[in-house]
Formats: sequence, structure tokens, C-alpha cells
Amino acid sequence: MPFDLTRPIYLQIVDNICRRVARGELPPGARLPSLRDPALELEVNPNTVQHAYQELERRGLTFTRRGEGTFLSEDPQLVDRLRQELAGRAAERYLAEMGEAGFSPAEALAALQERVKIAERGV
Amino acid sequence: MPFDLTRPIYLQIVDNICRRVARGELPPGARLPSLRDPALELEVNPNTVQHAYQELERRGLTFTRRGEGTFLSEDPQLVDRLRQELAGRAAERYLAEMGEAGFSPAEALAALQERVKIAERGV
Amino acid sequence: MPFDLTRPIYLQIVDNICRRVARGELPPGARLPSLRDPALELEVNPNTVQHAYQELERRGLTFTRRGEGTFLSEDPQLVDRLRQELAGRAAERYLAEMGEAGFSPAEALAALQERVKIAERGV
Amino acid sequence: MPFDLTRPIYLQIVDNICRRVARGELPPGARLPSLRDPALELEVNPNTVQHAYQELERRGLTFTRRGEGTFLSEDPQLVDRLRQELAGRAAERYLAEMGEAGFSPAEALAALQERVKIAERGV
DNA sequence: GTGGTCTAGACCACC
DNA sequence: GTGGTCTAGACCACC
Repeated sequence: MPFDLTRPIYLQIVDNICRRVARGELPPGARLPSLRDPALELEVNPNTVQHAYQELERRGLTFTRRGEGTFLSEDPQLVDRLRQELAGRAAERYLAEMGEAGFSPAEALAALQERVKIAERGV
Repeated sequence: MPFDLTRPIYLQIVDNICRRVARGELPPGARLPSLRDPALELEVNPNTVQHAYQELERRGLTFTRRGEGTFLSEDPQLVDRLRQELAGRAAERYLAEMGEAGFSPAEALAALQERVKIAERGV
Repeated sequence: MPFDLTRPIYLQIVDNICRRVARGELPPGARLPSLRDPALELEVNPNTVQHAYQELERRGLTFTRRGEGTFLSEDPQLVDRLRQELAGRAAERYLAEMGEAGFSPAEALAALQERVKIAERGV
Repeated sequence: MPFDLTRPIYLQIVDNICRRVARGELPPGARLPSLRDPALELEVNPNTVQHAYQELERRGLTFTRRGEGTFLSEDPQLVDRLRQELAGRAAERYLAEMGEAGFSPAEALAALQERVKIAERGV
């Protein structure tokens, strides 16, 4: 996971975990790796990883069991909730960009439809 | 036009002009303001505006007449070409973001469809 | 490389590099000197050298690798293409000058032929 | 006749007259226009025209009859001599430019030959 | 160390 | 007044 320099690293770690949950790579209830592992792998300070984990907990995605570690919420709707959230933000952004280029939401939808259709043929 | 700090100012000026052309605010053949006007307004150096205008020319969107100014191409397909380009880039990005969250292109399309439908009702 | 005062310095740098490529002194793929070197040697601003290098890139003769340098295109036809271009421009100019003095292209050719023949004998 | 700003105007007038003689537009013995006419037409000072005429005389191309005007030499070889001179200078320059691009005189000749042949077909 | 961006500002060329 | 060239030099991004 390469970092971009324009956003706090801890938020990039948060986003990355959210995406992995949304993709189903991290199932509800799964234990997140210890603070040290990702810190070594990402070459960041363990405090930065802790900051990320605290943010996840603040959002209700994780909980900690003292002495055991940090776990993903066991809420069966967790994945769905995250997917909705990510999808919402991406769609918002797409419609905003298209709006700035003069496309109505309906036109933005049609443009995407066209594109997906073409890509399918290409495959 | 507020600048974001993460991208070159001259490219943000380029994008802004592209969007205005796509929206039909700047018709083909229109004269762009002189280098000095936007420089004063945006509080950037005239060289930065020139850099933006040269990039537009490099992309074939404008031409310059020494002593007269910088003009949008008179190509009647200019607007369409730009709209296609901007739409393409926005869609690409949307599909990429959605892909990272585990959505197939078809799902990404459906999610947008849903969202637009809801927004329409909301209006 | 002495500069003449009637043409932009950056274009004289461009021409000089083109001629060296045409002569085979700079092989395809070769790395051009950094912006700073020729600037010191030619006593011009690094920005002027950069302007020249950007013009070369615009013409498709070079490409840049951020942090590594500016390189001549690896297209094996680069040399030939440049030789054709330079020869074309020189011939155009010769025929134009001769035309102003009342020589038809055929006569201009004959005059050159004569001159080259004499020079060969002289050698 | 538009002037270029990089050479003395009087020499540009000299060259222009030489070319017209070489083209046969001004026959040997012809009277050149008075100082005032070209001065008005070219929007230069009559002194500049006089300077040009003096240069022509210095080169042996003209002579003046007091009270009558300036006349082209009546030497029947005048035209030929000028044509030779202009052709020589143009050829010299062509071979020099081609030499800088790595062409031998023989190659420069061949390149011109090719070009003239193509132009003839094109006509 | 490499090229890229940007400022500040002088001066030129064309109109 | 318009864009074009150039200097001088700061600071950034990528290696």
C-alpha cells in the first residue's frame, strides 16, 4: 500500500481496511493484526497503526479485547454497511465531477452505462 | 477557483477551462482572457497562466495569435470531444474506486442507478 | 555554440541537438546532459535549457524520466527522420532563395551540381 | 518588401535590386527610380535609399549621371555575374547547413535532386 | 542528483 | 495591450 503524501497516513490505513472488509477479505469478527506487524510492513510507527485502529473503533467497526487484540465488529451487516458507505461516497464524487462538466445525473448515469457496456464487449 | 495543494496550479487552471468549455460557457473560437487578467484574479504569476495556456494548446484545444490573444479551437466538435474525455476519466475513476471496494462494474452501475433514482424522488 | 541574437536561444539549442542526432553523435536512447550542465556551459538559465528539452519532447524526439533525466527517443528511425527533416528544410530554403534570383528548380539543381563538381576537383 | 529587423535596411534594398536584376526584371542600362520614389513606397528615409545606391555603385553594378539619375551598368554580363554570385552564396549556405546535419556534398546534391524530382511530379 | 513547478519581474515582438 | 523569451532563484517530487 503506497501512501499518498496529501492525506494523513492513519486515514489511509483506515480506508484500506474498510475496503478490504467491503471486499469480504476480512470477515466480521476477524482479529486485526497486532500493531507491530503492519507497522513493520508499512514502515510506519506503531503509534500510527494504533491511531488508525482507534479511528475504526470510534466508527463502530471494531472493538478491542484487552490483552487479546482488535477485532472487527461481529455485526452481520457490517460488510453491507461499509459497501453502502464507500459506494455512496464514490457515486457522490462521480456525480459532482460530471456535474461540473455539465452532465445532469441522468446523463452521468447514461455515460457510465455506455462505458460499462463497451467494456463488457471488450472483455 | 480555490486551488488544492496537491496538484500543480497550472493543471487546475487547465481543468477549470476544460470544464467550462464542456458546460458550454466558453464557445468554440472564444478568446480566453489575457495572461495577466487571470493572474491577478487568481493571485498567481502570469507565467503560471501561460503554462496552463500552453498546455491547452499542446492538447489542441486552443491556438494563439501573437499580439491578439489565445483562442479556443474553432472545431465544432470541441465541446463534444471534451465532454467525452471528462466523462471517460470520471467513469474510470468511479469504477476503479468501486472495484477496490469489491463492486463489479455491473454492481457499480446498479449502485449509481439506485442513487440517482433516489435523488430524483428527493427533488 | 555561439548564439545568434535573432532567434530564441532555446530553439538554437533544439537545432543544435537535432543536428548532432542527425550526424550520429547522439545515438537513439542516449541520455541528454542534465538541465544544469548545459546551462552552466552555455551560460544560460536552466529554465532556458528546460524550455529547449520540452520542445524536443513536444516534437517526439525525447522523453523524460522523472528523477533520472531526459533521453532521446529509442525509435531506430529517429536519425533518419531528423535527417529527412533537416534536409527538407535546407532544400526548401535553397530553392526559395534561388527562385528569388530567377532560377527554376532545375536550374538551381544544375548550379549546385556544377559547384559540387568543381569543389570535388579542388579537393 | 517587408524588412527583417536583423540586417541594415539599405543592404536589404541592395539585395532586392540584385535579385530583380538577376531575374531580368531590370535590364542592363535601365534607370533606377529616383531616391524619393522608393523612399515613399518603402517608408524609409531617402538617405537610406541613397546609401543602398552608393553600395550598388561601389560594387560596380551601377553608375550615376549627374542630374539624370542612377543607371544599371551596361555590361552585358551583368545579369550573369549577379546570378552566379547569388547562386554561389545560396549553394554555399545549403552545403554548410547540410554539412552540419552530417550530409556530404554528394549526399546534399542527391537529396536536392530527389526533392526536385518529387516536386516536378507533384506539379 | 534528476526534472517539475512557481514566483517576480525585465524586455521583446506583434498589433 | 497581446503573447513570447529569458533570468534568477526557491522549493518540490522522484530516485
